[in-house]
Amino acid sequence: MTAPSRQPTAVTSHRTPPVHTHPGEVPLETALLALADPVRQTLVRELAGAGDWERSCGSFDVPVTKATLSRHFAVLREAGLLEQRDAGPKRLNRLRRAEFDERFPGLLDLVLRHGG
Amino acid sequence: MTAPSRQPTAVTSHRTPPVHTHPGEVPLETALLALADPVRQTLVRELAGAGDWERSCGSFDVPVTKATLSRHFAVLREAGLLEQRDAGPKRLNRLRRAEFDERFPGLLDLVLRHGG
DNA sequence: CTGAGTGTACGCAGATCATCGAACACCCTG
DNA sequence: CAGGGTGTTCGATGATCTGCGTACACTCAG
Repeated sequence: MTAPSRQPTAVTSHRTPPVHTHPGEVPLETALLALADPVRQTLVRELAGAGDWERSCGSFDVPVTKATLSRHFAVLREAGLLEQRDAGPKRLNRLRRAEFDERFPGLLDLVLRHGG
Repeated sequence: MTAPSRQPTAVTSHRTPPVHTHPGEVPLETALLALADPVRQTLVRELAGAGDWERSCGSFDVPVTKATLSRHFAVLREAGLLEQRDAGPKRLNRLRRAEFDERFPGLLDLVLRHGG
């Protein structure tokens, strides 16, 4: 049967579920580097000001193209700061506040306070 | 003999007193970037484990040459983390713990705890 | 003065990072 | 199926950072 013939496209799709890293496994260096970038700081602050799963990736006001934005989200995921979930064509976001805070107490608050 | 004739050498000397930045004027981004580097983390931890003005620049156990080490110290100074004072041929160091802590509460402790 | 010890400045190589445009995959609606 | 909307990946570019060797300035001890 040759089967459903869903030819492997050799290209990772948008629908590949996002790869997450738990804050508990994140090195301090990774966390600091992730939070040092101004664009990512903005993302984190806007995330903190909204409820879980409220904001989609394209809903953030940052002066970069969507390609760059996508990279920033990946960095935040790898730093254990962000959780993402697919909802239709959109990808919804949640700040992993409690989990990250347990791992690096005070760090997230520091970023939220400065420049807020 | 016409004077000692100390010709201006046009090259900044070692003895130029170190340029310091007060923690109160340091942007969060600068602080995070300074503390993200593994070598600088080691320096900060060793500094924290010693008394003020106890350690000279060359007394740190890090796997870099002294030229690179000198650069790292400059970064720490610009981040408001380090104060330096000349004592004879040596340059003594002090971690600006209280001042930095007032500006970024908890950040330094985070670095000292992780990997200590 | 000479020499050893200490630390900085400069210039270069290599690595990493942020950014972009373009191409692509996916979802939903019509 | 066609098309608009959403988000990812790829490749290239420019900037920044770390690292090193070298040269140099300074201090102190002989």
